[in-house]
Amino acid sequence: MGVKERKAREKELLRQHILSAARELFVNEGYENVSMRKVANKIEYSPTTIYLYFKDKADLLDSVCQETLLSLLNTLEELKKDKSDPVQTLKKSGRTYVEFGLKYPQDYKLTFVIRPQFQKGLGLQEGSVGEKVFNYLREMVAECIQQKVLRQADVETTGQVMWSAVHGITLLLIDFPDFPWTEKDTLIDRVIDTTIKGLKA
Amino acid sequence: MGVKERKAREKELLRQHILSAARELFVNEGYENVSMRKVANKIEYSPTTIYLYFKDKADLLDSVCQETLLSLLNTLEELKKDKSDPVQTLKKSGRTYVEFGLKYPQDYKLTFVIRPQFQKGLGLQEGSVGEKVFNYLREMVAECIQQKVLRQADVETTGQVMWSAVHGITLLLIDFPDFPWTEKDTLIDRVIDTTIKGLKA
DNA sequence: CGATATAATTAACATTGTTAAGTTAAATGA
DNA sequence: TCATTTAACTTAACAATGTTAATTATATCG
Repeated sequence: MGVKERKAREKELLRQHILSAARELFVNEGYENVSMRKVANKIEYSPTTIYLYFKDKADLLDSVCQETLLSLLNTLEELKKDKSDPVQTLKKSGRTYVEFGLKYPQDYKLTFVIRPQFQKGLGLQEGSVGEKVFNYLREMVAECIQQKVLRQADVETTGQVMWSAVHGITLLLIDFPDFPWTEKDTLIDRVIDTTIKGLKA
Repeated sequence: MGVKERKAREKELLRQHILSAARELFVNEGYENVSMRKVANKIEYSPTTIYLYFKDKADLLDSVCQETLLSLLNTLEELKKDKSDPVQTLKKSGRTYVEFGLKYPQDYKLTFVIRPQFQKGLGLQEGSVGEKVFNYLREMVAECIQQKVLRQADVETTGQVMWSAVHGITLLLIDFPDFPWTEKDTLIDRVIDTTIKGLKA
């Protein structure tokens, strides 16, 4: 009697299908330029079908962002394996964070800027993926402080300074693509290096 | 023959009226939740009248943001008068920038986050207020470099690193009010001090 | 087959930004 | 003073949006 299971599997499949279609459109055309009808057209279903799988457009976006954040977390976790040079790992983490934001600019903005505006308090909740990402940063920073390469200061504050730096440069590069930035990669490195240098003992 | 002048004055008056109605609605309800009809209702004109004064909704937003930028610029220009200690002035400028953002969080987000999303291709244009704000930062930084208290590096890059830092902490504090930040004022100072220390010679 | 549950669709609603056409009022020139 | 030009504003309409309610198709089970 695996009919129920098969149906559940099929349902999950379509859910994923919708999700990946939505992601592609959001990333390429921007959230506000993507209509539910566009998503529906892409998967060749009627618009209302989406509502059988997601509460509304915001929920659809939410699910897309969760996925992307999870992928960010996984990417970062990879770096943690290398325990040779904690400062180098912290730097690499910063770069990875920024690059992630630039790779999925829409997702990044929606997750870290737009969503908090409408879901007050739900920004970084207990057990949320977002919290896990910050926990990762905490660990990295703590390691550096413990090895005395960073100033003996509050781990929290140090982590928040770090987050602030990468968040800032990421958003600026996303939002002002026509600003006369100095060479992008150099700038990102400079931001991270400057911050870490400023945090050093 | 002052009739033309009077009419121009009246026209400017209505423009300002629209502008302040739009700002109030944008700030209180969020840009995408404000329709042209809502703005029109507030000033008791027909929706299409707005289009006689502003090209479209994005242009309306743009004008609101121009005003915000001007007010930020004026606040900053005040600090420039004190020429005693350039690094101290740079620090103070950073603080003032962040405080401005926290004092008018919605206006700040509209200007530096929402507007770029809807007004594509606004590289800080020649003579724009936005350009003037960044020019202010340029001057501050250049002075510090010239006096050799900051590293002999590209003024542009240094300024951009500085901007990135204050922008980052401002937005984080606005968007995640429930995050367990360490004491706000301390954190802001730490961000600015860390950045400047990292930029020092 | 017929009944039932589930999946998907069609049609519709209220709003949205925006344009084109129409209307009113004021200023101008004889 | 009176017709005409010009400016300011409104009405009506369009296509597109997110979303809901009602309806039809489809597959499963007794």
